Amino acid sequence: MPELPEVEVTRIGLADRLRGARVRAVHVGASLRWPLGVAVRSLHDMEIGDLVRRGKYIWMPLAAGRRSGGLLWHLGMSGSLRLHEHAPPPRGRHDHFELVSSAGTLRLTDPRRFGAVLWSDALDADPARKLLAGLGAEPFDPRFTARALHAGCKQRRASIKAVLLAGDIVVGAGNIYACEALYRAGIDPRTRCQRLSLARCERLLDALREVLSRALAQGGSTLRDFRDVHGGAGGFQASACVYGREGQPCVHCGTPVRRVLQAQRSTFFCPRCQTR
DNA sequence: CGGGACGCCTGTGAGC
DNA sequence: TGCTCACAGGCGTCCC
Repeated sequence: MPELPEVEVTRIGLADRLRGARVRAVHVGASLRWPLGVAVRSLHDMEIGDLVRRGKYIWMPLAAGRRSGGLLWHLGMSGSLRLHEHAPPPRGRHDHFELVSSAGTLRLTDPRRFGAVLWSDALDADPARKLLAGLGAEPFDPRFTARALHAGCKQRRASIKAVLLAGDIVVGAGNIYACEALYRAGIDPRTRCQRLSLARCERLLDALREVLSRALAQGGSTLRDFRDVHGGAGGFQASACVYGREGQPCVHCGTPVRRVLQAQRSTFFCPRCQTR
C-alpha cells in the first residue's frame, strides 16, 4: 500500500526526469475517482516544475507564461505511477490517467481506484489546500520533536495506532509502518495515546523514522500492487516483523504474533514485546 | 467536536 | 472445479 516511503520512492524516481519537461497531451480515463478539475487542453505546453511530497500526496507544479498551477496526485491504496521514457505499451484497463510529456509518458495505474489526480491553481488554493489542511507534521522534519508528538498525543483519546493512521499529528504511516513502528518502539497499539510518556514518544518517533527510512532505502513495500516508476517491486515487505505475520513467532521472543481489529483495520503486534 | 463506522473499489484466495 | 464471500485499506463523509 502506498504509504510515505512508496510515495517518496515514486517522487524521487520522477523528479529529475520530469523537471523542465513539457506537457504534450493528457488522457483522462472514464473512471478517475474525482474529475480532474481542469480542461485537458489547457495543460498542453505547460512546463513541469519540481515535484514535492506532502504526506502521501505528490504536488506537480505546472507553468506556462503567466498561467500556473499544478496537479496533486494521490496513489490511494493500489495506485502506482510509471514513466515510460520510450514508446509506452497499450493502455490497460486500470490505467486511469496519462500525461504525455517531452520526457516520456506518465501513467497512473490503480486497480482499486482510490487514487486521485486533481488540478489546483496553487498548493495553497482549493482543492489542494483543503486536502492538505488537516495533515500533521512530516516525520523527518527536524522541527517535529518527540516533545511535539507527546503534546499532540496528550490532546487525543484514541489509541496510538488510530492516531498514527489518522495522520493529523504526524503523517506518513499507513497500516504497515504504523504496526512496524509500534513494534520497534515496544508499544501496544491499543494504548490510549494520552497515556504515552515522553520517553515512549521519543522511542516511537525514533522507531517511526527508522522504519520509514529503511523502507525508503529498500524501495518501499510491494504487497501486491505497488511498483516504482520503472515497474520494479519494493523490498521492505520481507523485513516486516509483525505486519501480515499473525500466528508466526515474534522475531525477538518467539511469542505468536497477534492480530486484532482496530477501527475495522487489522493491527499486528507481539503481545509480549509490546506493552501498554 | 472527537472518534468510530461506513462507503468507495476490485483482485485475491479461503472455504464450501 | 467453480462459486461465493470476506478481506485488503487511504481517506472523505456521516453520525453518535
